[in-house]
Amino acid sequence: MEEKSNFFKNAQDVARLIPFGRVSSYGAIAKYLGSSNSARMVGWAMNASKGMNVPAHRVVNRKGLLTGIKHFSSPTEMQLLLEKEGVNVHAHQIQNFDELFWDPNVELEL
DNA sequence: TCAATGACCTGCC
DNA sequence: GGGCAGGCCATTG
Repeated sequence: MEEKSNFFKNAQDVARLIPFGRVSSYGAIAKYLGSSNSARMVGWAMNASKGMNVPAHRVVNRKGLLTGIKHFSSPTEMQLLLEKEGVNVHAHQIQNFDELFWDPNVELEL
């Protein structure tokens, strides 16, 4: 285990770089890592980041749907955290996802 | 060690 | 335009 996997470490790092009141998607992070088709691994990294200072609640799928909400301690924890940051979430889905969307490829401009 | 799963995305029919 | 299947990489049983 350890942090030998750059993919996991990178995914967690990018998730940690997500600014306040902003959200990102697995595919965007996966693409930033170089593998847009490895979005699933990003979810795994979030799961492994549980317990760390990684705002996994700011990471959602391409549709802005809180797919990983069930993996949280509480099904409302993720939504509450997002609402606390000023993100409008309805039915486990981000409303202004297009505006709140934070793309590491664009913001970080690699 | 092998096989299956998993918080997804893209492409094809 | 909508639905289905495949693929990716790492972890777990």
